[in-house]
Amino acid sequence: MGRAPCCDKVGLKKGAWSAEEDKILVDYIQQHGHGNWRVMPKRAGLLRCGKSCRLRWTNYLRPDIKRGNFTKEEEDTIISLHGELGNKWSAIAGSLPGRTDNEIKNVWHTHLKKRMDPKEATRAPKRERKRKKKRDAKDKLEPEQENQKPNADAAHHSPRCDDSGFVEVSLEQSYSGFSSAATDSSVMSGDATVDAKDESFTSKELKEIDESFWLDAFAVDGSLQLPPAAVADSAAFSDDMEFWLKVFMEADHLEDPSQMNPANVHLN
DNA sequence: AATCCACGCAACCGCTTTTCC
DNA sequence: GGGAAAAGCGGTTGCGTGGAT
Repeated sequence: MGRAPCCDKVGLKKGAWSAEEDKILVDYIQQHGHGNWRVMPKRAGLLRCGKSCRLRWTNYLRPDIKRGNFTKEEEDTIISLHGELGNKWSAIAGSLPGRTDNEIKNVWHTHLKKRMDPKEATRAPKRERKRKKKRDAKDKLEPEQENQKPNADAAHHSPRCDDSGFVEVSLEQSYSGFSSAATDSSVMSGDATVDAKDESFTSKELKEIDESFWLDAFAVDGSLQLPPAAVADSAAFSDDMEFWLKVFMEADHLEDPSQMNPANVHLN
């Protein structure tokens, strides 16, 4: 059946999301829910297609996303389920709370597939060479167009949070309770260490933001008390999202998810 | 120090499925 | 029941990063 294009291609932005766009998207969904994805970006004031917004939300901004390396157990689960289900990434993701189908798919293609079939390890470089050849050919073909390409640094603007950018939040808390814990870490970083309007920060800076964010957030209110271990070794605990989950679970305000801003957390 | 190469991951594309009217 | 729109899914690509040369 015929179908309309997913969005008006004209004038819509593509590529990496800026911190400001993330903030707009998260703020809007917090307040209104996403509702109709196609209409949502217009209402939110985003120059993105609904599909892109949905993907950004489900794969990156959702509060219940668990970030960081996959555990051995998770990898085993993926391998086992892949054996049963094949490339049904969303089905596999359903058995791994906090993991997205996209993430699982990436992990499979980059790690697990090679582990399962060593031949893949030798096949991959060939594929890479093919891709590079293609790129080179394209470069030669359109050198002048290359000069007009948007700044390659644009990709830096996607606030990759790596292992520490988001606190893991339970599914029960859902996005309705996602007022600021996760958003603040990268999306709303303007409040802490980075002006969201300033898109010129580098990846290195972003990483530093990730690592220092929670400390900064806690530092906002002098009355806050950090656990001794946290004070002793900020680098260590910034990598440990379980730690932060525990912090939140123990927080006085947990009953009211809207209070999940770390700056509002008062530890016992 | 410069360049090359492979890796990892976010995002896009196009197709399929589901939902709505 | 049929068509259109919306949502979901899986494959693929683009690009930054870091290690190797």
